[in-house]
Amino acid sequence: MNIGDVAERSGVPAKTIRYYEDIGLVTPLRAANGYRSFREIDFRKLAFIGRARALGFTIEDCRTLLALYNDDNRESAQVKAVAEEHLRQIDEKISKLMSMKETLSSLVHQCAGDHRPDCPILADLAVSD
Amino acid sequence: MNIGDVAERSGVPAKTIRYYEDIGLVTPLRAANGYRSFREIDFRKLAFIGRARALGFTIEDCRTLLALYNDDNRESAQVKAVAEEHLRQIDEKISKLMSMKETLSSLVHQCAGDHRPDCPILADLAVSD
DNA sequence: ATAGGAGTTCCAGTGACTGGAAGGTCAATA
DNA sequence: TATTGACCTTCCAGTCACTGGAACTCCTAT
Repeated sequence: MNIGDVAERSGVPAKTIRYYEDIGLVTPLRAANGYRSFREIDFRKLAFIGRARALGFTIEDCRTLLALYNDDNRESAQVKAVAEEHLRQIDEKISKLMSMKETLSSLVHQCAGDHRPDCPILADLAVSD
Repeated sequence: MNIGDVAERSGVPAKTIRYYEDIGLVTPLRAANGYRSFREIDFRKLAFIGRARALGFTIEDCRTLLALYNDDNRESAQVKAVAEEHLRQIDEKISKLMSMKETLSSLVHQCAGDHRPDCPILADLAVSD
């Protein structure tokens, strides 16, 4: 498979796949003409990474998860630990965003949004305690 | 005020303040010894930016909001539009994170997390449709 | 005189791509 | 056979908003 095929099949953009090769995440073969030549296993790896990334795992997490996937002696506890840590970080991000959202939407509701200059949003930002 | 004072008062790290000067967000004066010399107005600007950043506004948003703040002819509708657009983006991020969280936490619950290698998390990531 | 805690500039790195330029390769068509 | 156009290659730069560190100067107190 050329990079275009594997990009389409895996949903990972060609440009991203080249980047993944750069950082050593995938190592496709090379054809005589210099084109990258992807085996089925490369495709599966990319699809795996694509799904992990879609769940928000970092590239380093992907490395870890791939290593665990290929490790016959892994313990599911190791995988679970990675996932749980990631979940914690997701929760953190969510609560930060929710608190921003609350503050901001309350300000937005207070703002008339008309032609006059008076604006509680700006007023709030300008408060120098 | 030197940079350290204004950093402490505004809560914006000195390093970040220098960066803000680089990109033209603040323009403190300079003392004879080359030190940055912050006026009260510089401090207030930095505090404004700090609060806007804490609400997740981008640097470009901060520029816009500062311009509006200093514009006597602004209409609150302009400010509200910026805030509402930002709010939309926050909502988008939240729902992305929530959907990740749901998928991931369901997988985590299915995973025994013991010494055995069988792991539904890895199994899910490895599915090649 | 010296020590330390400020401040200064400049360069490089972060994460995970993404865009674009300049060029080589391949398959199909005129 | 020439050419078009789609695909591939490498390399460099940019994104966003900082952050770390090195090498240096400056100020204040002892």
